[in-house]
Amino acid sequence: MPELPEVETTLRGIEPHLAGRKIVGVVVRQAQLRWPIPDDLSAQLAGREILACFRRAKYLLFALPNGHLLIHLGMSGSLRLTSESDPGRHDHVDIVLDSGKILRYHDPRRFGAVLWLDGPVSEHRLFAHLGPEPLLEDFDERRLFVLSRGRKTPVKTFIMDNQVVVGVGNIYANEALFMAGIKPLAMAGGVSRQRYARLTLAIKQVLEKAIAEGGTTLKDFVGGDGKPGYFQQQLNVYGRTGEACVKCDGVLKEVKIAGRSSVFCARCQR
DNA sequence: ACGCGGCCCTGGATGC
DNA sequence: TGCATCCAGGGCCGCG
Repeated sequence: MPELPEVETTLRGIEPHLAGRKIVGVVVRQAQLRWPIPDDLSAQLAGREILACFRRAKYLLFALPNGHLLIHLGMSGSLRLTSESDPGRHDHVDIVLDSGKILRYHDPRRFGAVLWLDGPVSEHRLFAHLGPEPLLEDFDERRLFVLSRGRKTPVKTFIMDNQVVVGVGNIYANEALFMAGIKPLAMAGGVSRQRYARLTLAIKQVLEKAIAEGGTTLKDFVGGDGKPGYFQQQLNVYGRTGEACVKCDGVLKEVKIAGRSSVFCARCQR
């Protein structure tokens, strides 16, 4: 379910309840996620204090004295704090805190991950090749321009490449390209530096706005505090195939690019 | 090196 | 109502 704004919303919702708390127990009901949950997870976590919570790309990381707990929400995952001891269907993992609250991982499709990292996060294989965070200054149009030269891949696929920039998922790739007036199928290597400047700004703006709104409401997305996000109503193209373009009133088209739905206005995006 | 398609999995929507 | 088919927010991996 989650794109970067949903992950960030989740982090902000749960962080105040986790930092400084001690983990008193771990319950794994289903270990078969994208990768198996390691057997020693409980031994690594139990009795340890959560020193800090942070995010890198769409990975949530929880710093403990002896390493990091990593959680990825995949396509359908969510994390919430609860006081109810009875788990529901697809509630795969509980992390029980000394406050009496439970951090509960729920993931119907099980594309997510719960892992234990021993060493430095940045050296882990999942992190070693990640591009910059889209909301930080080291993500700029120069990077998009330079890395795209000679690339024939569609610009939409290019900005969804985690080695180029992290955290741009399908929804916001569509939205950012619409905002920037760039056709998703345009060859990445043929997009001008000036247009990459527009696209860079659009990516930052669409993500910042979504975070400010508390994440997109998709299916049953809820933040860590259980409140739904409210961004869905503000999507200009994603999920609006066949409807009218908000800028020119033309009919929005849909194509598949690398297997992902891509919605655009053929008149506004070139 | 690059670009693409497959695949991991469940469930909701759609259609016959 | 029931069953089959398709589709979904991610991202690693292997193939050509």
